[in-house]
Amino acid sequence: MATGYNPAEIEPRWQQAWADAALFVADESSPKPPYYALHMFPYPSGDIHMGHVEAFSLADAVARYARLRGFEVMNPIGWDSFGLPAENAAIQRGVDPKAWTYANIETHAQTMRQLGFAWDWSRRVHTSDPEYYKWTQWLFLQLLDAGWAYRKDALVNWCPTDQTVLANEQVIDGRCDRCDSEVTKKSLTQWFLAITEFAQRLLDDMAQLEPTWPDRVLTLQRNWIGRSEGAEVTFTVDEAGDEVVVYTTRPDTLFGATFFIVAPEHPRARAWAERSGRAGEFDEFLRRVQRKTDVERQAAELDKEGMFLGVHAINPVNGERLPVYAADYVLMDYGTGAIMCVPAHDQRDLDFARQHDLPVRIVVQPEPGPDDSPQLDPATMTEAASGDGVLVNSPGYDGLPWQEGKRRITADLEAKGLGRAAVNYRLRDWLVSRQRAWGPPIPIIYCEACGVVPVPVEDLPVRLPDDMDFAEGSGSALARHPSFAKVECPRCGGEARRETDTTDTFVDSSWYFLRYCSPHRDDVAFDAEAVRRWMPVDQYTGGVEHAILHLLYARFVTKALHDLGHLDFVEPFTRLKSQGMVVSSGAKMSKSRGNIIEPGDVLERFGADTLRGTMLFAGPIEEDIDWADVSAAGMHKWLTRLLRLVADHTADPVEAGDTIALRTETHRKTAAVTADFDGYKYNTALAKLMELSNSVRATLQAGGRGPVIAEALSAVATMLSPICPHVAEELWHRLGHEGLVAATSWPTYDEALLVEATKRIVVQVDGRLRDTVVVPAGTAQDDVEAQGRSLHNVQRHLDGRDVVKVVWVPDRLLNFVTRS
RNA sequence: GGGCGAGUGGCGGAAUUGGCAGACGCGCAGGAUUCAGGUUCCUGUGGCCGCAAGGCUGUGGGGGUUCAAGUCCCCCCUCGCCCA
Repeated sequence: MATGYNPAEIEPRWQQAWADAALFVADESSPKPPYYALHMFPYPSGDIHMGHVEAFSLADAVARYARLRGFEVMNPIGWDSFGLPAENAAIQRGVDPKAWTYANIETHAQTMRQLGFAWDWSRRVHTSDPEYYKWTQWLFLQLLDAGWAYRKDALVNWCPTDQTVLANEQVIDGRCDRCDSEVTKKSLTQWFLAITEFAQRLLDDMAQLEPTWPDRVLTLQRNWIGRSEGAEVTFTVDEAGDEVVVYTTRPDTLFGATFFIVAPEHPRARAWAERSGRAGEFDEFLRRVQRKTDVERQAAELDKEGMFLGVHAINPVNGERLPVYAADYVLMDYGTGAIMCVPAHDQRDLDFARQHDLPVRIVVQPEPGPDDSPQLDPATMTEAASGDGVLVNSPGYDGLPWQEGKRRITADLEAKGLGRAAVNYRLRDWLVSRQRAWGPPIPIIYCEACGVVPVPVEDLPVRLPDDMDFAEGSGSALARHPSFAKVECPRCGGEARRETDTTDTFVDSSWYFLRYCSPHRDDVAFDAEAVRRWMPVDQYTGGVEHAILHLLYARFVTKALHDLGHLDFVEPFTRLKSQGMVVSSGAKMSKSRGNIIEPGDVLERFGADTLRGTMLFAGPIEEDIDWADVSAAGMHKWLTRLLRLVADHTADPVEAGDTIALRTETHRKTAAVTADFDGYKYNTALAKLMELSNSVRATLQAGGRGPVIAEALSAVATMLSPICPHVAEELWHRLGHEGLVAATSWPTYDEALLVEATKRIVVQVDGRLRDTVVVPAGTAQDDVEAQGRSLHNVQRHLDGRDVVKVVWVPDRLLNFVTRS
C-alpha cells in the first residue's frame, strides 16, 4: 500500500469514485430530509481565480457537511453567462461571444473538476442557453402582465464606454461598476421593473432574515431602500398659479423656509423663467448643469450653482412668498424634483443661502447643552442645526419638541388639504433595458396599429441571432442586425418591429435558484413540486459585494412570483453567509492591476486539498484573505503528516500502551469541531483537527497503539472530508474502511467522555497567577484552598499579608485577595 | 457630518463571553537525520531582567468599574465599509 502523498495520483482517482457512485446527484425521491446548498454562480470571464476557489471551498464544505449529517443535499452548479465581457471581446477582438463564453465555461468546469467540488453536474444551467433565457423572458412577461414591468421616458445613467444604460445600483461613486467610466445622463425610453412597489415588504420581511443573515448585509439593504417618513406639502407659485408638491422629511421646519428650489429639469422651470424674461439665461444654465454627473451635483463640498427663476412660491403655513430658484443639487428623480429650503436646518440649503445671500431663520432651537452652549446666530452660523430641539418662530407651534411639531404641522396641513404625511424611499424602480446584444432579448413587439404587444408565450424564446456583426458601428449589434427586428404583429398580423434591447443580466440571476430545482423542464420555468421540495434555499453563500444588487433583486422577484401564485414563500434564502475577498498584497485583484492569482500553480504543486484547506484555514470566512499572508506549504505539510500517521498506525496496529487520554480527546474534539462546523468556523475546526493529529503523534511516540489510534484518525478523516475530501478518502481507505468517507456519517461522540474527571485550578494571589493545582472535578473550596495555600510560590506571595477574601470559582479558579 | 465594523507577537489569527492572553499555523532560531536539501523529526519563540527558580510588563492611547478586563463603561486616535 502507498504511504506517500501524491495529489496528482489520488485526486483523479477519488473524483472518479465519487462520479461512479453518483454520490452528488440530488435524489428527488430520497427519504432523507432535503437540504439546498447554493452558492452564487460564477460569471465565466477567463479562468477561475483565488476568489472563486475560496467561495467554492466554503460552499462545498457546507454541502458535504450537510450530507454527512444525513441530509439529501442539492448542491448545483451553473454559469451566469450573459454579460458585457463577452460582448467586449467580440467587439475588440472579433471573437464570437457565444464561442468565447462557452469556451470559458469549459475552462471553469475543468478547473472545478480538478478541485473536486461535490456538485450535482446534472443540474448545470447556463443563463445564455435559449432553454434558460426562454424562461427569463417568461418572467419578464409575467411581471408585465401584473403591471410590474413598464416603459417610460427617463433620464437614465449612461455609460459612454459600454454604450448602455445602467441601473442606479450599477453606478458606484458616479462611475460604471463594470468599466469605471464616468456615468452621464441621457433621456431614453426604457423598461423598468416596479421594485419600489415592494420597498416596504423588502424592509418588513427582513425581520425573518434577522437571525440568519449577516447584519452587515441587512444594514446595507436597509440603507439602500432608504425609507424616510415626512410629508408632501403643496406650494403655489404666485405669479403662475401652478401648484408644486415638495417632499420633506422635516415638515416641522416649514416656518424656517426662506426660499424654494426646483431641479433644473423640472417640467415647469423653463416656463417660469420665460414668464420673467429669463429663458435665454435658463437654457444656458440647464446646458451647463447637465454636463455634470449626479455626484458632482450633489457633492457637499462643491459650490451650489443656482439661478433665480423670477417667480415666488407661497408657503402654505404662513403665506410667505419664497423666491424660486433652479439649482443643480436638486435632482428630478428624487422625491418630486422640488424642495422647500430651510437653511438654518439643512447644510446644503445653508451653503446655498450663503452663496446667494438669502435669509436664515432658526425654527428649531437645540436643547441647551450641559455647558451653556452658545446660542445659534442666524447671521453667522456656518453649520446647519439638524439635531434635536424645540420649535421657535413657528406661530402656533412654539415650544413643541420637533417630533411633535412634525406631527401637528403635518396634521394641520392635511386638514386644510395642503399636504399629507408621506413615506419616501431612496430605492428607484429597476431599469432593466440594456442596449447590448449578449443578453436575453426583451420579448416585446411594437406594432403601429396595436402598440406594445408582448411576444406570446408559445413563441418564446425570442432567440438571439447567430450572425450578429459586432465589428462595425456603434451601439448594439442586435439593433443593427438586418432581420432580427422585422416581425409580424402577433395580434393584427401587420408589419411590426421587435424590441432590440436585452434585459439586465441581473434579471437572469434573480431566479436561477428556482431553475436549479427542475433544470430540464421545457414546459415550465420551474416545477412546482420540485420547488416545494427544495426551496427556500437552506444555505446561500457568496461574496458580500452582492449584498445589495443581486440579493435585493432576487428577493424582489421571489415576492413578485409569490404574489402571482407561483411560489408559496416570500424569501428565497433562509440563511446567508458572505465570504470576504481574496486580495493580493493589500490590493483587490483585478485584470487592470495585473495581480490576479490563478490556482494553477498551487494546484500543480500541492493539489486541490491543500488549496482548499489553505483558503479555509486562513481566517474567519467573512474576512478578506491576503494571499501574500498565507502559506499553502503549511497545509500541504500537515496533510502529508496525516498520511504518515495512518501509515505508522497500520504498520503496527496491535493494541499497546496508554491510549485513554487520546480516546477522551477524540470525543471532545469531535464535539468542538461539530460546533465549529455549525458556526462556519472552519479555521478553528482545522486547528482542532491539527491538535488532535498532534496528540495522535504524541501517543504513538509514547508507545500507544491500537483501536484508539484508528478511532482518532478516522474521526479526523471524516471531519476533514468536507474541506479536503481527497486526502480524507485516502486516509479513510488506508485505515481499512470500506466505502467512501463522503458517503459515511459525521462522527458521534460519547457525552460521558466530554466530562473532565480532573480540573486544573488556577491559583491567584491578588489576581495574579502564582500556580495551579490539579484536583478531581467538583472538589470543594476548602480542599482546594488548603492545597493552594501550601503551594510554595503561593506561600511566598502570601507571606506577611492578611488574606481578606478568597474568590472561588468552582472547578476553575481560586484567588486570595490580600489588600483591603 | 451620521451609521456600522475593526485595531491582539515578525505574520494570518485563537481565546466557554468577565476567570491561565497569544490555541493552531506561518516565519524565525538552535539541534538531530540526510551525500545533499526548498526533506523529515525534535526543541525554543510577545517584550524586558535573570544561569535558573522566578519576577516585571503586555491585547491602538487615556481614564473607570471589578477580587479579576482583550472582553463591560466613558473619552480619544487610526483604518475599513456604507449613507449623506
